[in-house]
Amino acid sequence: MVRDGSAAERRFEGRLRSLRSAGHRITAQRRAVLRALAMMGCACGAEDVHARARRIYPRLGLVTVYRTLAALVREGLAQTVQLDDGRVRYELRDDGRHHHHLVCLSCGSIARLEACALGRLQSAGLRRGFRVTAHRLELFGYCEDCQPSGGRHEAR
Amino acid sequence: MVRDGSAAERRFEGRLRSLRSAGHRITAQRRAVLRALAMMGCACGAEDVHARARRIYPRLGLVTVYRTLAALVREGLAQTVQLDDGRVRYELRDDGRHHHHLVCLSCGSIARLEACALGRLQSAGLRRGFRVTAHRLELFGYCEDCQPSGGRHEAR
DNA sequence: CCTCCAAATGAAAATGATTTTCATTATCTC
DNA sequence: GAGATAATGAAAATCATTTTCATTTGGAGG
Repeated sequence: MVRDGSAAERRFEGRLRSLRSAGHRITAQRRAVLRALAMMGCACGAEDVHARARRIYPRLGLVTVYRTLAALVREGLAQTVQLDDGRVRYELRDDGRHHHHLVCLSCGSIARLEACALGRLQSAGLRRGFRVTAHRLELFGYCEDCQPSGGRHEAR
Repeated sequence: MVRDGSAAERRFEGRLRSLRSAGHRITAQRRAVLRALAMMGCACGAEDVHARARRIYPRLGLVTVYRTLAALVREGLAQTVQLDDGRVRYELRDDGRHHHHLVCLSCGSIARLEACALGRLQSAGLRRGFRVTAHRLELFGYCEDCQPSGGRHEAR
């Protein structure tokens, strides 16, 4: 599980190296958080990361998870996603691949949308003298499994 | 200030009527919150609304502001905006006019962007079997007054 | 106009996510 | 391997927001 040369493993090591070269020490806790985050299918909260990372390093504290996530974000290795419940979600950044989110209002799943067609809006920003350097887009609706017309919907 | 027939005043009365017909009582506190919100140039937090509404109704409590804002959102008269600081911002909805936000990373100002060119992305969502019913977009960058090249920038 | 009651209010306490403090532990440089 | 210093964990602190509960008040019905 640890010593294969898979792409995932190479990415993991790369992130560790980034952290180290940014002046951070590599600890078992940070490895666990990083691995947990990499295992997550989509953006999730600190509590979720904690639960999963604990399976790797059981005495891991929630505080350390918060600190590690903050460090990852600071170093550009992870990013946050804001939904409507007052909790911050985190996800690793794959290279610099920019993406948005499809948030299902029924089951709460968060899928990625790799396409980004915002050039037009960025120009609209420019037009008003505003220089856009970043943006965040979340799309809300119903995923394939939760289509109201599709059969199995779920009261929530 | 209260009895002119301006468009703003008509909108204010319309919102009161909406609240009333949704089964809410009209109180001095709610009037104050609604007026304060209408005076705000852009989305701002409950604390800000409270400060401004207090100038109209001084014994207004922050709790009431929260409750009133929640009611306004529930009735579709206001909406929330999520930025990166963990605080919810509120703004009145003008009719159903959909817009996004231009958040200045230097001075923190929040301007509106009326254009919405997201049809393309919505189709992208559809393509994956996801039915988009709503979306939220925030653009970050530098407003006209804060352009790094423009002269007066502000360390933050 | 008056009464009544559910809805609204405010103060204080509770909550829940996140951050800070501080004493202890452990990484990594030399 | 030793030492400086960053990282950790537990507990306490914060901060925005929500809940509780006793009191007040809007507005429907008389």
